[in-house]
Amino acid sequence: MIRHNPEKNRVVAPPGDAKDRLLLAAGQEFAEKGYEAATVRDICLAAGVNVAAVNYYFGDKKRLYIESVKHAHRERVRQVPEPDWPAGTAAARKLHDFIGNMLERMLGFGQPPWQVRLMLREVLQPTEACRELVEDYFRPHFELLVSILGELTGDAVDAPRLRRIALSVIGQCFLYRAAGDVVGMLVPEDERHDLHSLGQLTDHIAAFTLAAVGAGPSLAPAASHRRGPPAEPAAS
Amino acid sequence: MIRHNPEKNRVVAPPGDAKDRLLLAAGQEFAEKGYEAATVRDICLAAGVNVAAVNYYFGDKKRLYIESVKHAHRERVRQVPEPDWPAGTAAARKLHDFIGNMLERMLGFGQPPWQVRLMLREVLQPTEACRELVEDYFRPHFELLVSILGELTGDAVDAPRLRRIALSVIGQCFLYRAAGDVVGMLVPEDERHDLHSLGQLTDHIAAFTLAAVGAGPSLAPAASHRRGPPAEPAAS
DNA sequence: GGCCGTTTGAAACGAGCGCTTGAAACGAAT
DNA sequence: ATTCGTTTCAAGCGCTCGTTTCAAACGGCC
Repeated sequence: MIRHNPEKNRVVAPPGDAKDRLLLAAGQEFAEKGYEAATVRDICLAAGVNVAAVNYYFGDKKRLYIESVKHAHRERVRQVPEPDWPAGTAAARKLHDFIGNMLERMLGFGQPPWQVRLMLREVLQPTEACRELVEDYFRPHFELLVSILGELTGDAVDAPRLRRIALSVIGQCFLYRAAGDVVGMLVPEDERHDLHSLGQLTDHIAAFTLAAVGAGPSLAPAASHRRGPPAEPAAS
Repeated sequence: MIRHNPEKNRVVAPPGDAKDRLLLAAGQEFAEKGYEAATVRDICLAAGVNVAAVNYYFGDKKRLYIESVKHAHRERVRQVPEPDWPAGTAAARKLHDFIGNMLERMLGFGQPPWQVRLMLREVLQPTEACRELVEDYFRPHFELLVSILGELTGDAVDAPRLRRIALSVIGQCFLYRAAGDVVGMLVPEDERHDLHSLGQLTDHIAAFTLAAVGAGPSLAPAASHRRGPPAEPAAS
């Protein structure tokens, strides 16, 4: 229905239908500036379409926003599939890979980061599009992490505590995505590169978590031998 | 200089100078809606002052924003002082208290949460006011946490790794502040209350961290006795 | 009282916003 | 060739925004 003679397109016109270009440009603009600050004029300029196209295809700005979030979400799912291990893979290895995968998805090295930024906005201040995002995208990964942790602890830990441990893992990764700038200000200049290196970050968080659940060596080599009274467990 | 006859105040006029009322109302509005979405008209309406007062006292909207962030920050420092322990307090107890203190500051039970929300916005998307916030407010707490962790590990861990561990602690707390809504969606209904209870959250994060650095029991009671080969340490 | 610097007030300015409009341009069917 | 539904366009509508303006009201001082 669309697709005129390609050599007669008036504008610079990136590839794709006007609707797709609109979704793409909207996602980038909304991710960069937020819903309020982004303007439909700028979005349409970037997409190479007329402002009326927003009203034509989506009705209004709000529905354009919701659709662009869903679109970015679907794209991200397609780009970064869940890891898949051969049967019999050690749980510790799975955890390490999972953390690396999650960090790569969050910090998004190699991929355009605007999709994650868009989702981050939904996480921090949920709108209508958030519930769908959680059910379709976050929950499967969360459940996978919980199952890995269950396997790791030999099913000796009950589900609520497993979920809390999973949230501890996610929190460690999430900090670098959400507060990366502040984290960068808190560490000395020369550590900054290592801190944001995917490999070293993965190793640290995996080691920290494995040690916490008793499936790996403690992070304090000298401290592990003074295992008498656990230094007063600090009851609440 | 200000202070007319108090019984002649024309508007509802909450207590304080017009400038202070403006700072307070601006902080609340900016925290709630963000810089772009908040309007000077609404702020002035809430403060009970004329719109011209913004230009008179602060010049423009941007400077009003920066001053309101600094103001909120100063207020918060006054409200929640750093914990102070008697000499000889066990490091594990200090860590537990520190985490509880940080969670209380972040989740802000009992205090109006808008100040934290305002600072959170700066963390997630830093503006000019952010650097001051980090140096005056975050860094002292961060350094304190690092020193506690150093004490806890008996100085057997080098500074860069200590900093990474500190960030792991902060990340665990930060998740509940920044992504509390999504966290609530991921856990079953009946766990939600426990999950956001300050005491249980503090206990979990403290126990998780103590176990990770080898200063406390593992979180997986049954797993700690099968301490032979650590289930393949998942080399990178 | 008369004056002065400071503070408050109502009104309006220009700019930019989201959204609408009516017509033109197009491919496909007749 | 004409018609039709679909898609694109420039222009402008009404509105709200941040900011400015100018005059009135005030306390302190001579």
